Amino acid sequence: MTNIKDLAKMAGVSVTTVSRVLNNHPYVSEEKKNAVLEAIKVSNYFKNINAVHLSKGKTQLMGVVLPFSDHPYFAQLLKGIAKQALENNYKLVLIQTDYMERRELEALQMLKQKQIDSLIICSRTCDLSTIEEHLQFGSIVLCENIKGKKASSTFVNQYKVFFDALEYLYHKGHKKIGYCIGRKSGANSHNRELAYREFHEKYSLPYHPEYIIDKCLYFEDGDKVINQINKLDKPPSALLVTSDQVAAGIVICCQKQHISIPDEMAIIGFDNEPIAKMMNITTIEIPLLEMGKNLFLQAVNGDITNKELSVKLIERGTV
Amino acid sequence: MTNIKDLAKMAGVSVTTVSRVLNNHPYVSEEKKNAVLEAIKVSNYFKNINAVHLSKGKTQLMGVVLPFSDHPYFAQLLKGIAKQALENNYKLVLIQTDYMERRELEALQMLKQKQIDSLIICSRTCDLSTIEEHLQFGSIVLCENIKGKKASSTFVNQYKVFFDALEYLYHKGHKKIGYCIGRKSGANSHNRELAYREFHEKYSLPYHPEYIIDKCLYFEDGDKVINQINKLDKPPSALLVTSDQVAAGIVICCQKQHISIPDEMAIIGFDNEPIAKMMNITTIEIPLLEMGKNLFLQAVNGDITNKELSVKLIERGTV
DNA sequence: TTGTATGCGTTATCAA
DNA sequence: TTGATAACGCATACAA
Repeated sequence: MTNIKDLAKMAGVSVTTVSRVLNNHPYVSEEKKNAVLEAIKVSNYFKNINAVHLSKGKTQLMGVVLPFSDHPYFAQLLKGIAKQALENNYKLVLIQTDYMERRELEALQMLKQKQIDSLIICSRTCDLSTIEEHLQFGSIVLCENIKGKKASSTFVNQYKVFFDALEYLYHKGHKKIGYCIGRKSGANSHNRELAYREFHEKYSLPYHPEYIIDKCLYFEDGDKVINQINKLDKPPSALLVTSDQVAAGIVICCQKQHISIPDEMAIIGFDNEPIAKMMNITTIEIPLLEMGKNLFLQAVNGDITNKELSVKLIERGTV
Repeated sequence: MTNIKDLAKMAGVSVTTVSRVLNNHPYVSEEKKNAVLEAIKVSNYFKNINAVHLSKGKTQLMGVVLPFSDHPYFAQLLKGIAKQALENNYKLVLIQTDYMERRELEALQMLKQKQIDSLIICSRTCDLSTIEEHLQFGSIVLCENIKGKKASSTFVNQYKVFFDALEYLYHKGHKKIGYCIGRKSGANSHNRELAYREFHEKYSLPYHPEYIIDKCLYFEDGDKVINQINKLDKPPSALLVTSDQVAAGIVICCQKQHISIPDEMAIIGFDNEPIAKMMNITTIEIPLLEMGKNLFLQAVNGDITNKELSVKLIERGTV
C-alpha cells in the first residue's frame, strides 16, 4: 500500500510536491507534476482518508440523528439532507435512535471525538442542555423552535399550524375534534397540545383528553385509532392526524367499517405525502425536502440561525 | 484539547500506560491506573477517533449503498442492517445513489480509501467486475444471487419466486398475467423476466410485452399502472406487483374506478408490508429485516458466503 | 518553485 | 509492569 513518501521517492520529488499535485495546489512545474502523476499511475496509489482526517481535524462527515428511517416523514427529511450533502461533498452517518437517549448521546460523542464535523438532530429525546454542552465540538442543528438558544434550527411553528387547523375545522362546523400524534413527549407535541388546549379555551369547548391518541406513526395504526374512537360515548367528528400515512390508514379503516368521510368523520393529515394526494386526503403540506436542505446548510455553515418554514393547507376530500 | 501525551504528563506515566488504561489493557498497576483516570477526569479528555482509525487501519464504519432510502423496501432493509450494526458497534454511512453509477463508484472509493471497513450494496447499477476489483480493499456484500463469484450475498431467488407466483395465478385460472417492476435493468429484474418468459413457454401462452409495466416504485404509481392497463385491448386479469406499496396504490385506484378485485383484476404484492395486511392484499413475504441482518453479518465477517432466503406466500383477498 | 521538518493523536513493538 | 520509540499517512509552516 504505497503512500506519498513512496510516490515522492519514485518521482524523485519531495512529499510536499506530491501532496501539492494530489490536492491541485499551485506552484509545481509541469515536469514534476507529470512525474508524480506517472508515479501515482504505476503504483496504483490512493489516499488514506483517515490520515487526511487526522491531519486536517475534519472528516466531511455529517451525522444525522433520527428515531426511525422507515417512516415517510423522516425518510423524506433524510432525502432532502442527502441531496444537499451530495452537492457539498459530504457523507452522511446515520444514527437511528428509536428514541433511545443512549444512542443520541452516542451521536454527540461522535462529534466530540471528531468522527463527524456536525450533527443534524431530526428528533430528540435528550435534554437541550446536553446538546448545548456539545456545541463546542461542532455545529448541531435541530428541527424545533429553539430561538434564543445557542444552536441552529429549521422548524415549523407547530403551535400555529395546529391552532389554524383546529380553527379551520371549527369553522367547518366541528366542535368535537381529536388528534393523533406519534409520541406525547417531544417539543413539537408539546406545542400541539398547547394549541389544542388554548383552542378549546378560546371557543369554550369541553376538553376531552380521550380525544388525543398517542403512538400513531404508521399506516396500520389507522385501525387502532378507529377502534379506540369506536369505544367512546361521544366520538369526535374530526381528527387532526400528524402523518398522512396514519390518515390514510384511518381512511381505509373507515371504508371497511362504512364510516362515511367526511360526513361522519373529517380528517386532516400532515405532510402532503403522495398517498394523501392519491387518496384525496385534505392535508397540511410540510416542505420536508426544503427542511432537509436547510438543516444541512445550517450544519455546514456554522453560524447560528433559526428558520421557520411555512406550511400550506391542501384542501381535498376528507373535510 | 488534551491528548494522551498531556495525560501522560499529568499522571506522571508514559503514553503507553495511558493508552493501556484507555483500552482496558492488562498490566497496569492500580496506582498508575487511578492516576491516569484522575487525569482523564480533570482534563475532560476524549479520544480523537481519527487518530485511532489511522493507527488501526479500521474505522468501524460500514457503507450502505441504496438507490433511495424513502422506499419501504430499502427502508426496511436498512432497518435490519442498522439494528445489527448497533449490536456490533458499527456505524453506518449512507450512500444514496438514485441508481447513478457515479455514486456507487464513490462508495467503492470510500472502501479503497479506508473510510469504511466494508460495504453493503443493496442494489446496483455498476458492473459486477468493478465491484470485484474492490474486494481487495474490504468485504462487499450484495443482495443478489452471485454464487460462484468472489463476493458474499444474501438474496431471494427471484426466478423461482416469480415462477411460483405465476403458476399460482395460473392455477387460479389466470391466463393473462402482467407484472410491475421498479426498474427493467438489474439482476433481479432480469431473473423475473426470464421466469416470465419461461412460464409463458411452459404453458404455451401468448407473450405480451405490454403486460410488463416499468418504473413502479411508489404508492402513487398505482394510478399509472391502471391507466396504462386501461389503454390495452386485452388487459391482463392478474398482476404481480413487486412492491406492496404499488399494489396498494393499484387497489385504491381500482376502487375509485370501480374495478372489482379480485374478480376483474387479481393482484399479488411483494414484501408483506403492513399496508398489505391492512388492505388485505395477497402478497409474497420477503424477510427484509433478516436479510439486512444477514448482510451486515456477512460484511463484518469477511469470509465469502451466499445465502438464499426463502419467501412465503400470504394468501389474502386480492387473488 | 521546491523541500525540510514537524504536527495530527493514537496504537504497536520491543526492550527493560 | 512500564516506557521509549516507531509506525500510521498526510498536510503545512517555514526556509531556501
